Amino acid sequence: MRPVPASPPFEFCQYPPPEVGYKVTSCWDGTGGLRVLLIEDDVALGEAVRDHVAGGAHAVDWMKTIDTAASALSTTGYGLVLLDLRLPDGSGIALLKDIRARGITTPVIILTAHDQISDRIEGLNSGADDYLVKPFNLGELTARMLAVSRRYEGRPVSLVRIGDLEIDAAERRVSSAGEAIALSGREWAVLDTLSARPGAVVSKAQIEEALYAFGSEIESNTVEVYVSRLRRKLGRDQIATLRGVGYRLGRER
Amino acid sequence: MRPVPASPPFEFCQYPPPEVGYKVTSCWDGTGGLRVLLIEDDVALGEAVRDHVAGGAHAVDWMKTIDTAASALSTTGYGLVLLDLRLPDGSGIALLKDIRARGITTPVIILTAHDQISDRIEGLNSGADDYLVKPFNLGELTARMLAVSRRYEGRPVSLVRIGDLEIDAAERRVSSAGEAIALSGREWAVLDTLSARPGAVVSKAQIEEALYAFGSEIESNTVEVYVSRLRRKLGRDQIATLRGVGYRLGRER
DNA sequence: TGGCGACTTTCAGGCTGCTGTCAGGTTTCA
DNA sequence: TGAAACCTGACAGCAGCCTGAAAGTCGCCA
Repeated sequence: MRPVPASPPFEFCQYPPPEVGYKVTSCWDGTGGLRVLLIEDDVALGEAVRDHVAGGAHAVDWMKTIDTAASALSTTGYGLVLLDLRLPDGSGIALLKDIRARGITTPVIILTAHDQISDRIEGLNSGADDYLVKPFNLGELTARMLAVSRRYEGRPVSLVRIGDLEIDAAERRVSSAGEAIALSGREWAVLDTLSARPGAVVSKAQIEEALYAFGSEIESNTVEVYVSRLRRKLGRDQIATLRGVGYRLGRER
Repeated sequence: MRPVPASPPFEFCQYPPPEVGYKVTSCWDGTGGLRVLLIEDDVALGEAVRDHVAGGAHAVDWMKTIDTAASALSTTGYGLVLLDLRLPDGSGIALLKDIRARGITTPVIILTAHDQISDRIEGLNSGADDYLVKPFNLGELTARMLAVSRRYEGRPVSLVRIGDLEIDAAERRVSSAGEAIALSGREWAVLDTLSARPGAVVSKAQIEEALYAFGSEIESNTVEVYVSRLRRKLGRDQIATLRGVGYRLGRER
């Protein structure tokens, strides 16, 4: 995997999640390629696909079991999934149905030796975007990957990961260690402000500006109160205080 | 407020363009099927495809020349195009490149006898979404049509499962814990809107847009009422309220 | 054509939980 | 050690939401 730059620009997606906050705005690898998850247990085929796809300047994570693939996908950071149907520890179709049912919309192309028409139809109806039968031509695979992913492009994604905290601004979702957390309007506004520039310190004044219309007179310690409420929900040390300066998302190092 | 007629169902698209007051969410034929443009000069194959696709409750316009197809496409009212590459009066690839250059994004599936890998790659790279080589299975064609069109609509799956709730948009069916649930037209419209992008927050305004003619004045809390009724039928916590923001399918924590 | 039932819309009153404020406590730093 | 900065539990007020009821609308059928 390519090294992760230590500073912005943020517009790429990280997997596995980085320690410090990165803003994820799309499922590209930061250099113009797609970030691809390859789920395949056949070593020879997996190597061929990985080398070809990566050679086309895409970033490929290769996983060989349902189990690891499922946990990787739960973090929704991929632009495309290449899925072998027959895996040693379970069915690819079950995995596909499961991730679709969980609302994960990442495009999926099935790569398989199953060549019955009924298999193809089942695969596509289970939520796959395309279906390629082995043996296939690697050039065609790339063309189909691009065909599928250009449909997926342009969807609004804005995901920020900081430690085990995941903030999806587009979907207005927060989770801590995989657990969804419900926030009120003001709580969300504060968190949203803090996550707008991950890693940066945000002053109380900036948060107040985000919370209230310009010119509003706020005389109390509202920001402190909401930070306190957020900490209670997200975990005490997910928001660091910089005395006299402001707040920052993430644990102090 | 001017209601949309209760039947046929709401999730349709009108072609030619509807009168003011009808919601156009996609290029459906008004009865739940896709509006399909078939561009094919082979009479036997064309008839087979038309009959099969139309038999699957889709509306099919069949054109046999580049010329008529191009003018039909310029009005962009189709949900899907099935394109034969070799036509008597020109190249399907040229037509495809032309409509893409004109910004028409309607999904295109190429149906062709050209089975060289290079042909497939050229077709996909020219803007096609899928590529089926003759002879093909008509069931697979339908599955691919649905896969492509649901992606086009930003609706990655027609079947959504959230917890023990199962919503099949294509079949217009809902079940909770395996038990079928009957919904009225408006109830379905609200649920359909909520399930179009599983996991996303849907504002009251968006739901109202789905229910009522454009420009209608909002005078009451109709959306709240239907959410309340849906909850009574589906289960209290199947729809989460995000105060001041909207609603979302699924339980909130 | 009229009656019927299912569906839709509106309304009002009640309820929930969000919000801003404050006070008293804790932490940090000079 | 004192002052400043920050934290947090509690609470009243209220906006936003929920829901039962009733009136209105529509399609169906005899």
